[in-house]
Amino acid sequence: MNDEFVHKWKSQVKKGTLAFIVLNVLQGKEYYGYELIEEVKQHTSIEIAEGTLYPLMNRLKKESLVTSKWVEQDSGIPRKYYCLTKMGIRTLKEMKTYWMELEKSIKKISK
Amino acid sequence: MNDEFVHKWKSQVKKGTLAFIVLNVLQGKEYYGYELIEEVKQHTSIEIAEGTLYPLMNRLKKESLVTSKWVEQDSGIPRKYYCLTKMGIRTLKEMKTYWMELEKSIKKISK
DNA sequence: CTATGTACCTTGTATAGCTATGTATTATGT
DNA sequence: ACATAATACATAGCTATACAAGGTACATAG
Repeated sequence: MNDEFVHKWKSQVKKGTLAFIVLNVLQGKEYYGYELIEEVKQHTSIEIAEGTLYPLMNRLKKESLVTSKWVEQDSGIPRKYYCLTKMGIRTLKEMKTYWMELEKSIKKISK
Repeated sequence: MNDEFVHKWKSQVKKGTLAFIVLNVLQGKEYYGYELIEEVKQHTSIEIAEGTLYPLMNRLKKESLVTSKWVEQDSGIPRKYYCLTKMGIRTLKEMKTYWMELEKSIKKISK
């Protein structure tokens, strides 16, 4: 019935959320782009399109929240690994605060 | 320091989230636009700009998730009250399912 | 009679996700 | 040997939406 609406809505919800998710994942260790997508897909129900992730990582880099480095492989295409900066960690902390408030707010109005 | 980034991020997170919030609030009873904004502001930490709400309500109406009716006041400007439709209720249910999964996913990757 | 609060609305701008497309390498299947 | 899939990066164009800024109109308080 209103599948179309719900589908578009989910895409809208991802705006902003994906940056938060990516920064959260990078907290633990460094990841390269393709790996990040796989990691998130397997451990959660969230799918990040490639055309979403790469521009997103460039934005995070421009904002100095992550750094990146190319790592050559013994065989195959080199990988670009991303690493949280100190500013990235600080920013993530602020985002977590907001997210928790948002969660709480929605619980409050939805009950 | 990266206040600017966090500020913009919060605005992005609201995309989609606000539709969810509004539908949730309308579950309980009918509200008119201005009242909706006040209701959400007082009971949560979320601010909805007027320039956001009115176009949003029109979208929800076009999608048949809400209906609206003008109610004359004894004095002052008439109010436009919004009411959830059956489709709105069904759609909200789907949105809640997705939201809870999203919450769970983020908890999982952020620990 | 001016300012504030209520109550509606629209236009323009910036942002970000998605589809489609492209490049290149390696592994797998027939 | 050749096609297909999987890995791994990237970009362009489309679309949707939040927000600032502006506008209209009525009522009340100072």
